[in-house]
Amino acid sequence: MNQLNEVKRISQCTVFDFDQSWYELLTDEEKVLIDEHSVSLDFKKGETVCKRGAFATHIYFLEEGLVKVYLEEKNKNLILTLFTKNNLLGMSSIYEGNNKLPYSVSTYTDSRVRMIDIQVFRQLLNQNSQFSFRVVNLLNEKTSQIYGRFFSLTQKQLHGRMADILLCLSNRIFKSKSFDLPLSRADLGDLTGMSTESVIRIMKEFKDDGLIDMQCKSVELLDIVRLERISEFG
Amino acid sequence: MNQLNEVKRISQCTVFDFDQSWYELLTDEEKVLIDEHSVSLDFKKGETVCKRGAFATHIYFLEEGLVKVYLEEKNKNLILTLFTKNNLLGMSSIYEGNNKLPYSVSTYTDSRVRMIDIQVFRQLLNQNSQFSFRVVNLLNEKTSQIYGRFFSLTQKQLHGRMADILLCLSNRIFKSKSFDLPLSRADLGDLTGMSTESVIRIMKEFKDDGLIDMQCKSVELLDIVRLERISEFG
DNA sequence: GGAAAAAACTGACTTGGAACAACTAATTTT
DNA sequence: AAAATTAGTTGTTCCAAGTCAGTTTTTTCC
Repeated sequence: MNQLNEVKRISQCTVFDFDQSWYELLTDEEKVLIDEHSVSLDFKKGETVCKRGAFATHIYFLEEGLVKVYLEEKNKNLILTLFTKNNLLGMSSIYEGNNKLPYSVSTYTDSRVRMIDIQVFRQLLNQNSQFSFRVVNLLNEKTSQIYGRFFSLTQKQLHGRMADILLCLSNRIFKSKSFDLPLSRADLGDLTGMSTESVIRIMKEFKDDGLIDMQCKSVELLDIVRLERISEFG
Repeated sequence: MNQLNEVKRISQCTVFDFDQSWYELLTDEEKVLIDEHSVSLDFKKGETVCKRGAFATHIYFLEEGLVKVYLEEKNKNLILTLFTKNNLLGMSSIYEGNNKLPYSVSTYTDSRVRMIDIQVFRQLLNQNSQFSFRVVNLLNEKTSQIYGRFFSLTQKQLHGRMADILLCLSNRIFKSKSFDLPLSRADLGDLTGMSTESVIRIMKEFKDDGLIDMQCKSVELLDIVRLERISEFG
């Protein structure tokens, strides 16, 4: 039971923060190849790294910063995942038959992104099986997370979802019970699939109930146990 | 615009039906290895192939039939995807650090499943990069689909979701405008994230509006164009 | 073939949460 | 430092969709 709970806890998180290195699995020549076919770009807070539907020409490696991966359509927004530094983005376009980006990416904080030529990346996947295996692992880990999040957003009500996201931010991104949110209430809404107003109301309730402390951008989780219970039953 | 629409249409589908062969990329010795370390089992309609939380000991290759991949918790059920024949299941457990199944699988129709030893599969991924690359493609394709479905279930209302699922079943599984549903209304509910009663009500509305014809298990899509419009604006 | 069980359906009722409007606080901009 | 824009907040209204409680139809299986 406890073990199953752990499976759940991990997979319900929004953030992809799986610190498995792939670079070190490359041979020296392969590393040179990557270096020669990539550039590192700086993005300011709030900038768009890439847009859904565009041709996929690069794999993105987030060297520094925090970004959101999202779908937008009309006025609807859905944040699929957050990525922290040392993660690969844009992998979904690796397959030749699917050469358009299936999502958009933009930054929450100033970020540095290394853009790697997709052909080179493909070549390496094809020739280096250890590397390729590692990438399979990364993708699988991500997929598991998406499943849990899928469950959270479709089966839980607002309170459960808000508890999920707070626990996730605390455990995965900031690795601390108190942190300064780089996201707006509207972003939290996109992340939890609720309206901005609901985000505000529920956070206020949590504050009134002594579950969290909060003033504007700074948040502190006070009662993790109760938050987890809300996440479970919510 | 048309191209973006195509990206959307494909990715919103529930079913994973990506007919890319992986077996033929193996060497003769590798094929023998798979054959020696796998067994093919028959499952009756409605049987459980594997349960979430169990130790992952095999990769499943669906040789024949139709199965659902789902999460269950308390009375909440969420169908993640449907799989038709010639697809690999259980890939998410390939990574050694994640040795528990993140979802359950059960059959809709009589099915035949080849169970492949997971260690052997891992070994092949590690030694055969072409094979491994193909598997990366399969996973990516699946992930894209999940994203679209995620959007559908979290951002659309009931009518849009129902239209999505009907179009998907028609295009992907049965490849025909009319088909006999092997799933119950409750399953359709799990698939679309709505209550059984809502499934019934909306299908009746669709029938009254001349969008579909339906009597119990048999369904025929009459007005694809209008269904697509509902899917888009729903 | 008939009883029992399961699935499909219907209507009445309740409610969670979005939408709207109006207002305040905090940033940018100039 | 004033003006303008954006983000955060609150109260109110309303509808989509779930729940419940019941009936009918279909399937299962002695």
